[in-house]
Amino acid sequence: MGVTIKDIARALGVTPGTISKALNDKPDIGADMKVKIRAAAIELGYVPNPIARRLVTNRSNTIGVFILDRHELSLRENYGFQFLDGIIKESDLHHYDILLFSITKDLAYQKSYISLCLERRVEGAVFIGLRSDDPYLEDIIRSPLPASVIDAEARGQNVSMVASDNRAGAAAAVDYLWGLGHRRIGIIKGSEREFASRERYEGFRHYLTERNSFNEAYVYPGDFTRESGAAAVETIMKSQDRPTALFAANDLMALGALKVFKGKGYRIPQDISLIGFDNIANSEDCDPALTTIGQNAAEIGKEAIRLLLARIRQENKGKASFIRTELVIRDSCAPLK
Amino acid sequence: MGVTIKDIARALGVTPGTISKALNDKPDIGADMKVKIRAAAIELGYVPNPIARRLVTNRSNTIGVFILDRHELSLRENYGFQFLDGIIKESDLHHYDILLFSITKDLAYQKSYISLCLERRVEGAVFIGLRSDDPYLEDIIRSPLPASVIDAEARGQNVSMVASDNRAGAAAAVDYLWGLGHRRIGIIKGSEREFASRERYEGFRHYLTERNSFNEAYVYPGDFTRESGAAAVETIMKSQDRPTALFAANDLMALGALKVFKGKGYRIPQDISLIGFDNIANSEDCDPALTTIGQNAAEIGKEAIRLLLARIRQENKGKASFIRTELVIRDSCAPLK
DNA sequence: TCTCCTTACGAAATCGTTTGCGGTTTATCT
DNA sequence: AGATAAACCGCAAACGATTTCGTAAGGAGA
Repeated sequence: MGVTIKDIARALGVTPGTISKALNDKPDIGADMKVKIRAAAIELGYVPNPIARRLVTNRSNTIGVFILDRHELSLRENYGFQFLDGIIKESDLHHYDILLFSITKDLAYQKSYISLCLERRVEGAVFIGLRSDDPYLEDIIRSPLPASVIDAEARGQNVSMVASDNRAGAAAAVDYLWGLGHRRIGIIKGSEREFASRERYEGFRHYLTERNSFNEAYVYPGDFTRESGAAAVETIMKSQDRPTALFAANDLMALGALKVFKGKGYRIPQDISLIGFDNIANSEDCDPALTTIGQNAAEIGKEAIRLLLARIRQENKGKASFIRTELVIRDSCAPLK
Repeated sequence: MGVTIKDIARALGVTPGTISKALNDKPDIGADMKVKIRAAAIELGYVPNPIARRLVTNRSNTIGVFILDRHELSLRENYGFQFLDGIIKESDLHHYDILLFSITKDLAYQKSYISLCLERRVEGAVFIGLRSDDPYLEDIIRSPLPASVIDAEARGQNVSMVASDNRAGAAAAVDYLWGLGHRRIGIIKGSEREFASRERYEGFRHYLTERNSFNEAYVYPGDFTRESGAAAVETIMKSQDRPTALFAANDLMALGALKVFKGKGYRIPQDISLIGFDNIANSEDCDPALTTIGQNAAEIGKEAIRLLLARIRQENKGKASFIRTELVIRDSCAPLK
């Protein structure tokens, strides 16, 4: 079971080396011999053994994908699967295999991700869901292994980072509000520890500052959870001189805020406009449907692979790449009356 | 770069074979020699090369996971990622690696999934998103390669199927409605071609038939899309003697239905109770929040791996396993007045 | 003391490919 | 025509582990 290169060699009366070269289209095999060998290969049902090839070439043609879930990140509400989709497709294009790792805190890995990579002999790694306080982050940055980090900050010789253009996205969100006539625009921030959160805030702040409309009083703390979105609304309600529009740094907080607003009899968007960020599934069916900034997750995954492969081929250093976002307009924002 | 078994052998003045046996804890190596070798191994920073091992043992210790997306199935609304999560964790437990394949129709694979498996030398495969009309379904069933199919019907010597207990889940949904006093209960069916759809219908029908309350007039066709859910409502509205409660065979249709109901000024659950199936993310934030049947997707993934590994070890034949569902009560159902 | 068995390790083949080198044959140039 | 250069293919050594078989040393039993 399993016809090898030797079987073909025997059948044709040539040596295994010749078969290998012919099948790999090396220059030092005659054209007619090549066709003969290829014919025999499919005739015999030959399927190459990647294991053997990898052993001798010392290249695994495999990249490791880490899905980190150390912090109970809800799998339902993030982009994991879409990242993965882009990753797979792009890898496939370049004939790389994907080896999947999932690290959860209950698995309590002792080993650094990098040593897992070394064991499996992957040529590079991409990280999804990495947090800035991950104990192995430094490992990744300093390691000689090429890596791509998705949606987190990580800079180094061998590590590239890919994320949405959070600044531009946030600016687009505010700009949409601005275009509707809003001038008193608030923000529910995410945690300072999250890269995406900082960037979104920066995009927001910069846009309004340039227009002399940034008001410190309108920035409300949050941490990307529903609860913090809800809590922000409570403080907003208490204040006088409320903002007329609100940018939540992610959809989850927007959803939390929305619920409280509705519970208090506030109408969205008549009484206040609300815009989110992420375009998670949930934002589609809430009432009113949430206007938000959509990320192109599949594209992020693809770009992560592109940068990684380039690094593997020594064509670049670690880079940062930011992917366009998209304004998706639904029903939670209205023109200022 | 890369210390091998030979390096340890040289350092200790023994042969590579001895090192291998000691590291694998074979019986024919002396105890003291073993500790010496193990010490040297970590001393030198030895990390075994799985490629070489696989070549000689002829076992890849890898299972292939196929994510099929030939039919534009929305990645956002299904359980893909949670399946995957269970799959990875269970595989990890048994020290199997996961090789990921993604088949989309635009990639237009010519090769059968099985030949991809043969090429990569995986020991088994699990399929997510397989449809009954997949051109390679027969291939999978007849192939000697052990396989697990998630959420689809596939029976054979070497293939196991794992899905939610759709019948029991549907029955639980109706039972909940029944317990609220409803007797005129309708269903928006899914497509006859989908296994889950048939099972859910069967569970529904059986429950009501046993109580002499099944009414053919209350079954409305659908195909698991929002649109079909919306369309069903249109016909419901036209009829007299409407059902007082409605079971949508999946959440997407329930969401479609919900929207139309609300658009027509119908109040849920005051005017009609609505229950879905799947507990997708979207069902959480719609208004009213959708009562539904939740699937334990991670558990399905794990079970798929368990059955697969057992089959690989020749411990079972192809089996079918159905995982418990869970009623998640939210706000879209009310007692019959 | 001699034989037999056990224990512990070495020797060597093997897994399926790849690849540099060397040697023939055939075509090309002066 | 002679020499040089391609073109083409065989040879054999790798790659890093595993595993079977063989054998030397040592202990037990008679």
